[in-house]
Amino acid sequence: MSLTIGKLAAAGGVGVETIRYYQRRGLIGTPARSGGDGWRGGIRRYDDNDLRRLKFIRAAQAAGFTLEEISELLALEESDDRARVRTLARQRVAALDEKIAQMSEARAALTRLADQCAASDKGPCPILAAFEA
Amino acid sequence: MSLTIGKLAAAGGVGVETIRYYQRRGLIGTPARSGGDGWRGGIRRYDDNDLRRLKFIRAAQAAGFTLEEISELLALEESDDRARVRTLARQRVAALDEKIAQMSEARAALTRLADQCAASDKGPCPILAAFEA
DNA sequence: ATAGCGTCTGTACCATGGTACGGAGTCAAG
DNA sequence: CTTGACTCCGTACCATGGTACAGACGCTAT
Repeated sequence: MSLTIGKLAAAGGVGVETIRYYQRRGLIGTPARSGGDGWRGGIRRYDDNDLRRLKFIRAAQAAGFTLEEISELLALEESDDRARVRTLARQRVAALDEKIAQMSEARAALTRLADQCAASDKGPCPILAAFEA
Repeated sequence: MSLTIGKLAAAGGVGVETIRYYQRRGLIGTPARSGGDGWRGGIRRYDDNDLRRLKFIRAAQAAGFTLEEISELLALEESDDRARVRTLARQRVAALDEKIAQMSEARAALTRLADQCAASDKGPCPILAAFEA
C-alpha cells in the first residue's frame, strides 16, 4: 500500500502542510522521491507505517503530549523502554493535574463573582472589583 | 506619585518589556514624554492608575482571560456595562469547563494506562499500544 | 562635566503548532 | 500531448504572550 502525501493527510484527518510540518519536526520520515526512472524527480510515497505514526501523533496529542514528547514516545516505541514511557506519562499526568487545579480555581472564583454580580446591580461590578485588589 | 517604566514594572512584578508589550496591545496607555522643558525628549511617567491597570491585567490573566478579553474588560470598567462583563465571565467559565473536561479525560486515560503498564511487563507497553488504535 | 544606569524606539526573535503561497515539476486522464 | 490536479521545496506568515537587543538619548551622582 502506498499513499501520496495528500492521501496520507486525508487518511489521518490533517492537512498536507501538517504532514510536512511533522516531517520538519522529525516525527514522520521523508521517503525518497522516485518516479520510476533514475532521474531526480518524482513523488514521495508513504505507507501504512507512516499512517500509523500519524495516527499515533494525533492520539498522543489528544492525551495532552506536546510534539516534543511525542517525538520521544515514537523513539521509545522502537526501544521497549517502558519505564521511560511510564515516566513521561506520569509527568504528563502531573502537568495536567497542575493545570486542572489552576483552571478549577479560576473557574470557581469567576463563577462566584458572576453570581454576585448578577445578584445585585448596586455598587461596582464585583468581577471588575476583584481584579482591582 | 510618578513612576518610571522600570519602577512600574517592578511594582507590578513584570519586566519592562512586558509593559511595552501591553502598551503595544493598547492595555496600558503611553503617557507623553516630558523632561521639563519644551523640547521633544524626556522620559515617560506613569501613575497609580497605570499600576492599577497593570495589576488588573495580571489578576484577570490569573482568572484565565486572554489579553484580548482583558482589553475589553478594561474598556468596560469605564462604561458600567455589567451585563457584558458577566457575559464575558460566563463565557470564560464555559471555556474553562471545556478545557478542564478534556484534560480530566486525558488524565484519567493516561493514569489508567500508566497503572496497567506498571502492573506487568508482559506484552507491548499499554500506553504506546493505546496510541496505535 | 562625564561616567554610568535607565529609558526610548524600532525591530527581530523565542516557543508552540501549524497554515499559506509561489514557482517548478510530475502524473494520470482525456 | 495537453490540461488540470497534485506534489515538491523554500520561505513567509498566523496567533499568543512575551523577550532581547542595538543605538541614541535622558538623568543623576560624583
